[in-house]
Amino acid sequence: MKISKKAYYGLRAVIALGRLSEPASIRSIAETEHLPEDYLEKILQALRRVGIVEAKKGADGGYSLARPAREISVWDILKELDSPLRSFSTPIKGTLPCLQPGHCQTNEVWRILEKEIEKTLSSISIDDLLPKDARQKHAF
Amino acid sequence: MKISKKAYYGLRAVIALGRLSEPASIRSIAETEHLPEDYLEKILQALRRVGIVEAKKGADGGYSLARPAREISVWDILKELDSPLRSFSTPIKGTLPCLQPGHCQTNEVWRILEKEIEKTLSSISIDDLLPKDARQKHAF
DNA sequence: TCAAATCAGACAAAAAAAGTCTGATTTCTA
DNA sequence: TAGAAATCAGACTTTTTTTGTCTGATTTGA
Repeated sequence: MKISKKAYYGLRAVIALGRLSEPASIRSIAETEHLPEDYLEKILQALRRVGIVEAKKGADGGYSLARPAREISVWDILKELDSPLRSFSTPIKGTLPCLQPGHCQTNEVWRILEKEIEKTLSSISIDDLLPKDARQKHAF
Repeated sequence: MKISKKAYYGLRAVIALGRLSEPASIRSIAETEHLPEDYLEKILQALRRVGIVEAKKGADGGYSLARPAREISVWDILKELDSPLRSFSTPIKGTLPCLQPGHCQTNEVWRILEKEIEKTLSSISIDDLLPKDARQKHAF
């Protein structure tokens, strides 16, 4: 139930973009954050496809946040970059579920857990994670 | 951030034991739950080491719960069988943490998430997952 | 004494995650 | 308008983790 490096890198990169007002190139982000450049590229592309960041091509281009940091949650990023909670085999379609004893009970546990994770991570925005004065609501 | 089959199998097995009053052999559990026998053996051994189940050796032996189902939580099982939430590299001991920008903020997010997961899963006991009449507090 | 069970740990196979490489396309600037 | 700097796209490889298997030892009840 661990969090992948992919999601960790992605979150770090988005936080980095949140600190800037100009587009930043993959290379510059990779260097300041010490992340593998080629891998970071794929991560940013994935985040672009879901509208979290936007890219400007060509010389002097780069990535920037597609919307204000306050409107991007940690959940938005993790649900895109991390594998979904449910990974085990679900009952075959068309058959009655829960024939295997315990299957549906565990499913229900995962469902509850998933909801809770979504709720928790949705309540934290990228803006909350940016450096600022200590009187802020969420100060990390 | 998915849950491993190991944890899924383990939870299913413990629920199965919760339904019984007599020790059950690995083989019988594997058969009724349709789980791989050799793998299940290792899982039950791990749960035995942390005192969730107990084993009786020899002919007519088998596994049973080491304490009442009400006193075993889903968290007890998952924290043993699943990988821990934090898997990325932490700052090198002896150096100042948070030199890499964004590192400590993400760490804080994981910490909050971990607490929430623990809280959620600790609130569900194996007894809650056993089949019983619908007026029970937790009825799955 | 034998059969049925757990115990222990090495090993193998499969799947997933992490990372790399190559070449195409776009766009700014000199 | 050519070249440099950037993203885009996707195949590929390597590494790590997970899942599963095998073999042999030990314990215990009938």
